[in-house]
Amino acid sequence: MTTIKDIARVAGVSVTTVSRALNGYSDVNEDTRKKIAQVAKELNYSPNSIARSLVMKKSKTIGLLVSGFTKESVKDNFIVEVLAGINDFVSGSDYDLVLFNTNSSKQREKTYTQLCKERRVDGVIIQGIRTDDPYLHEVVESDIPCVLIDIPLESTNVSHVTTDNVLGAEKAVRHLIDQGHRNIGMINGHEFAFVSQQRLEGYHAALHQAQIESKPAYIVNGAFTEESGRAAAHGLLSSNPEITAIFCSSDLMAIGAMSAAKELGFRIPEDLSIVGYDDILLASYVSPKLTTIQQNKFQLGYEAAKLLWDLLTNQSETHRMVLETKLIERGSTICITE
Amino acid sequence: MTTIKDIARVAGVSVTTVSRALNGYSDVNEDTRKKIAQVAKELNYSPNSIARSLVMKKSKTIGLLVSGFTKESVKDNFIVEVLAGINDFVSGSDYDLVLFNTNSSKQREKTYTQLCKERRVDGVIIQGIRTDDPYLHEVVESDIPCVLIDIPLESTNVSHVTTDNVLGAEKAVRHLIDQGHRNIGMINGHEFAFVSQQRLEGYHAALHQAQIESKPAYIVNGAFTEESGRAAAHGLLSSNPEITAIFCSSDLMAIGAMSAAKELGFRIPEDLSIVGYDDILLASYVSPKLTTIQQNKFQLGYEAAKLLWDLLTNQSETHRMVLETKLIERGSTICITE
DNA sequence: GTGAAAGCGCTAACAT
DNA sequence: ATGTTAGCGCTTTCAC
Repeated sequence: MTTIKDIARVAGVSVTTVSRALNGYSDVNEDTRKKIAQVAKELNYSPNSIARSLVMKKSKTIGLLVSGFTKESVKDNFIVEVLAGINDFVSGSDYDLVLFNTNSSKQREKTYTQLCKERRVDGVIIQGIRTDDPYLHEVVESDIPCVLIDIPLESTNVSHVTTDNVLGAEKAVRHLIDQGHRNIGMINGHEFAFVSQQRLEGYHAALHQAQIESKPAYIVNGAFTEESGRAAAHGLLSSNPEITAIFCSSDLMAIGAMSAAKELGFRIPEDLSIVGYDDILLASYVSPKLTTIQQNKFQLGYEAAKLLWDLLTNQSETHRMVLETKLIERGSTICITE
Repeated sequence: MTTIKDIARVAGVSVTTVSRALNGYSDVNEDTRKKIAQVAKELNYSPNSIARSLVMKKSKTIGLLVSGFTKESVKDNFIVEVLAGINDFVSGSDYDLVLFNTNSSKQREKTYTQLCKERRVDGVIIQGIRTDDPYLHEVVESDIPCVLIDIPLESTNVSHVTTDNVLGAEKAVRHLIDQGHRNIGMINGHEFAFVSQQRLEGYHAALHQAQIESKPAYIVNGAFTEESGRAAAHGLLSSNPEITAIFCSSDLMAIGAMSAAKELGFRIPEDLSIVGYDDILLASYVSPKLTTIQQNKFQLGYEAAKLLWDLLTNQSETHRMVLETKLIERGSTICITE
């Protein structure tokens, strides 16, 4: 493996000059620069970024803490899209991404912070961490520049990006109300996600605006998964047969709810309207196609990377980015005013 | 940021001893070890993996060269699943994954090898690279330990993992033959994928075994995408109305073919049977559900990581892993023997 | 059992 | 415009 020392020897200059020439400094004679470039090429030189990182105290890497790179969570292409967005921005920069292993029992051995510190990542993007994760605050309180996705925290070196979940849920429920529904159930995600609180708030807000009283019995919690949606819908519909519409906090739960409803003899959308959240790929492939609140997952990732970049280059004018959502009307909802 | 030097000073020992103590060497007095551990904790010490990498000449990182982390390719959850498999194995090791940016124009600036060398990754896993990629051979010929997914190359430090594509395609086509089909078309992937050649071979083999003559006109190339499948099916069915079944080299193309067929007035499976390849998530959500050849994508990734691990730890008994496929019979194929 | 010293490959004052 | 020197934080001979 050639080093700048080798180049220096062959080119008959000092390592300093080689370093400067290779890094494009201006104070190098054009001839020596050429000579050095040529020798570097001949010796098939490749800079050692590790050595550079050590002395510069910058690794030019961004850590990625995504929970859910597991066998089970493939249905939910949320993560991939976010990742694609992150990657898209990062590939235009001189940073590389390093994936940390957050799943499995290893989590107990080393905290995220330890992982980040040891690897000396310059910054970190965190996605899918539960609010009750013991290590969440550790990262936030460390001085590692950090961007959170869907967790509304901010400080000097912590930014976050999220969508307007309150308004999103409001749109969904208002849509149902507009279609004549009055008995509207909600299948929310688990309580350890900030988005759950916000979407619940939106649900209440929409009902309130339409002067519909919200009934606690109409609200039940799932865990964002298809199976939990199925179970939740089963309970909800069995106990409250007067319900004509359900708003679900995730498409996966909505899909689960759809199959539960079908099992119970409901026709969708004739007997029961369902609105999901996310607009995952499957939403437009199930039958009937799912009406849902679309969030731009790719952009979520892209903006997260951008916010981190701002943090890393000290251009942090803003520490927060809230994206808009959009109601996508498909076949799972129907107007019942006759 | 505390260093072992700080610890040494506070604990009243030399850096050597600190290093040895922290790394669990046996020749350290139990008392000094305790003392050092305690000081390290008090000072909130975190080892600098970069410094260690520099001196050890090992970065403990694995490079990931996946093409297709783009906005478009989200439909195809192939990559995620493979990634999940890789991650699953790697999280049990002391390596971290670094994602390289292979998309975009940046590809021209720096070759994969340069990327790998600069970052000093200990090994690399390559997925989704086209056979005509100018840099493919560069990596293989470099001395970086490397595992290829679905590209059958091997050498001292190159392994590969793939599925039995010939047999897989054979199973698919044999299934159609068993159901009474004789005029069987094939929509293959583009020619720059090894799997395309192999699946074509399997197609021919199955026909040959059943003594059915293969007609060049029945074979058309797509590009693995839904849209290309749609276009290919359009052409195939328009020119050869006698075709009663199509084998597609990817589920995405099969899904495209399904919608093209429907547009042309074919009922599936009554008028046309279709078999896909991959068993992606969507396969069981489209209607009718797609009969397909399942490959275990998670395992593909897992085994790739494992093979690389073998390479890195010199336990490379074998440099090749071929996984089996499985025919999943769903609703897009039907028996036409009456 | 512990320490002194060298060095991994690079950058960055500080001369000259 | 170029070289000398020091040092980033760590591991590892080699002495003692």
